[in-house]
Amino acid sequence: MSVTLKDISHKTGFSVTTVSRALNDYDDVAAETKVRIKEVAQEMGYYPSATARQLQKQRTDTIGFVIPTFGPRFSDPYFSELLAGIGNEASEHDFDLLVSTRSPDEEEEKDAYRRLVSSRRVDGLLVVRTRKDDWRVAYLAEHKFPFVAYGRFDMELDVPWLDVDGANGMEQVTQHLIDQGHRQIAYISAPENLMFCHHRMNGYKRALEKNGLSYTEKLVVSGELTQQSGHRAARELLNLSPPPTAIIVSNDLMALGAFKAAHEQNLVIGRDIAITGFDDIPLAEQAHPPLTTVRQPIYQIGATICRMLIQLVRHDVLEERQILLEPKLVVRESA
Amino acid sequence: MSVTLKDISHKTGFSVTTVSRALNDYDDVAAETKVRIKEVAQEMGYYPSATARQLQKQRTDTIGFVIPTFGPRFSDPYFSELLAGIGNEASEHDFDLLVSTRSPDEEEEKDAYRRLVSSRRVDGLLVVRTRKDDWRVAYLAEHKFPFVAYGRFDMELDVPWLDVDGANGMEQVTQHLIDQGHRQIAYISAPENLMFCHHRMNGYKRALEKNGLSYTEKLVVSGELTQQSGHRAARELLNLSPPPTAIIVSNDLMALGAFKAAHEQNLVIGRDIAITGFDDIPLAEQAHPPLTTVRQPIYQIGATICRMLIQLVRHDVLEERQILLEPKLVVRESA
DNA sequence: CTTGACACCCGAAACGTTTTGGAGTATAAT
DNA sequence: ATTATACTCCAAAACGTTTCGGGTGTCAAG
Repeated sequence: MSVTLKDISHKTGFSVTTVSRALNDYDDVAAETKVRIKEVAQEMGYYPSATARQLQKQRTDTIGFVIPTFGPRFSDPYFSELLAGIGNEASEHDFDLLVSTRSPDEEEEKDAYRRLVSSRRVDGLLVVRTRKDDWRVAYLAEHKFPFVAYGRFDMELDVPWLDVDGANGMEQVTQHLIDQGHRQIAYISAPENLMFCHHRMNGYKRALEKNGLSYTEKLVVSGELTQQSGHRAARELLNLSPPPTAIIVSNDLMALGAFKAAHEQNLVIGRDIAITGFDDIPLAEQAHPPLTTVRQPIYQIGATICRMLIQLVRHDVLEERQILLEPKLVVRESA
Repeated sequence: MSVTLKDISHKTGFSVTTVSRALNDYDDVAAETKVRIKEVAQEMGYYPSATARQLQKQRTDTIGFVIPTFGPRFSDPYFSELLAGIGNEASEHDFDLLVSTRSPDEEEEKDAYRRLVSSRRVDGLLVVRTRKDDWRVAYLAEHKFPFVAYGRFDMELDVPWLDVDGANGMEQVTQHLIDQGHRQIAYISAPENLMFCHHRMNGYKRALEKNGLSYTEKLVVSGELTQQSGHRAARELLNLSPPPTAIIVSNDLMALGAFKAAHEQNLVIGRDIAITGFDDIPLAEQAHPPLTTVRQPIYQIGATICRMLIQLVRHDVLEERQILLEPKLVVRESA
């Protein structure tokens, strides 16, 4: 089918060994024969077989990424940006990227991890959106499989991770609202089992406390991170009496859903009601009105965790094994 | 390092051959020894090496997908939904998915294709958003590399593709606006070099013509498919005098950008100005007001092209080699 | 007793690389 | 003339599977 070292060997009369070494620029092959071999390789259209190389080298130069998808209409701009960051960084280092899309916490997801790990199809894995008691990190750590996590976790483990300080971010945004005079500040939280849910929530609570405001159960509802559930949650909050004057939402997508709920009640966002998000996806800036939010540099984060992982599998030294980024409040017109 | 057939062979006393055949349920190995071997394999934690298998079988059970990304803040919900469709279908058939993210038409993108093809790292490729004189399809066709295209192309080639009938979709939406009494109908087009740009544009023109309306150059501007460029383009259109009463936008993301432009001029969308999109991403329904658009079943399309490709590389018969889907107008409140 | 059929097993080759550990041949140094 | 020293080259093994083409032993039929 396609051209192999053996073919070049036949054509040139040199052994397979020499051909291989010539093409890899070993210095124990004569300059002249190097040239000759490279010529022939070129003209025959030789390209090494990735598989054969992988088998021999016992590494794949590939990293894996299992994307947690929610339902069949999964469409989260957050993930495409993260993916772009990861993908571009990977190709920078001549690594390939294997992705699976699985619903979180289903048996299927476990299968995906098991398969990737046991079949040694990838050299390392990226784990995103860490969860409480995350079996993924437990599993990978137990099998000593190289991975980097985006998000912290609730076990004692010396594995590399990167996270954004959600508590700090939420505290900033809450403080901002308080400074603007808001007192009835509602909160749309994330699924309980996600680690970042708690961090962010804590930031919210901390700001309330620092300002002598009390935490009110009723003002807190939980959503599934999608626009729809943000819409639902916000509607619920707006039907309270008295309704909150501000709603802090734990991601941008839900915040945009909350926009819809406010619009439906003919509230002018930024005047009648303040709404804030978290992430700063590109849509946030383009929303109407532009969304006040907390900026995570998603693309950069993707690139960074990818780089960390590659360093890890290459046994390079990691500059930093654990990174906690401080997010930045981006004040726009919605609050 | 990890357990191989040889290890099991040593432990059980059977040859590597027999172990392999036992694990693969060949019927020329005694039921009893099968059980024994499987037991041992289980307890030793054996899992076949993907690489070794690939080398021997001369196939990777992997398909490739190069995502055209635009700039560092690439975040298109359209692609995450497509990816979910592709990914889930692939895993359904026990295929892996290798993705690269590259800016379209740059040398890097070519490298990615060349690498994937020549190194035989994947069995087939998915090509999306076909372009005029698309070197990707030319290249793959020339090298007889299996692929399926999402979108048609301007060369005579008998390769499998799937497309949505953009002309029809645009005709529907244009007709809808005309039926509502609009006469000044502007159009925000897509980049010239994309195939779908022309199809959709043709639908627009066709509807105008059928209704005796003339095509006006001034009413047509072009955008880059992002929200920002939709915003820019719409602003331009709204500054015309007289401004159009309706704007047809060639994808949803830009339509949402157009929303912003309308809002800025304090126009009530759906009353003062009609705006329509194309794609029906989940955001469309959640926008304010909900966006009238043309529905492409993106997730389904991802799944379908993936299935077609897998059938292709497996040399199964394709039920249909070319599929043209008729999109459906989804009337909501923005028009 | 021979022959065939069947059930079970295995060695060797193959997939396409890289790596290991020399071998052979000039050239330079002694 | 001998030894050392580069400089080139290569055969064989290895990576972990699957597949090809048998081999052996048992049992029933002729």
